[in-house]
Amino acid sequence: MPNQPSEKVKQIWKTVQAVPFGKVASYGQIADLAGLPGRARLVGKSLGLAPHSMQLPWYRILRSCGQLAFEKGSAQAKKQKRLLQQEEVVVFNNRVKLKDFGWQPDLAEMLMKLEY
DNA sequence: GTATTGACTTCAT
DNA sequence: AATGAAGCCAATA
Repeated sequence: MPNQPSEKVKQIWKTVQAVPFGKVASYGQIADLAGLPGRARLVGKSLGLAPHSMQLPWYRILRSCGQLAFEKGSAQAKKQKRLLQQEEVVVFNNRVKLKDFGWQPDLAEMLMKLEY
């Protein structure tokens, strides 16, 4: 059998799915919420591993300053921009205003994550 | 065992 | 604003 995703990776996926429509979060933020402080890079890696079949909203995850993780003009960046704007998120010059669209997890979503 | 890599973050120029 | 170094840590080689 090929490699299975680790528990950490699965926890990251679960956390990413908790990001609501029309909001964005940073890699570091996802790592923290997933109970993995300091694993921002692992978050990026995990998103790359995620199969399309699970419809993971990977495009809602940005760098800490609100910039897209991909180089401006790249095919991936364009696709991410399109997907975000599809959710009423404004992307300008490869960036999103975190002040307007940054996700602030509230109690209800924290509980949902702890649920399982 | 060490070395390198990466969809990162922070601090210093 | 832009760029680079250092810190970071799991996965790979």
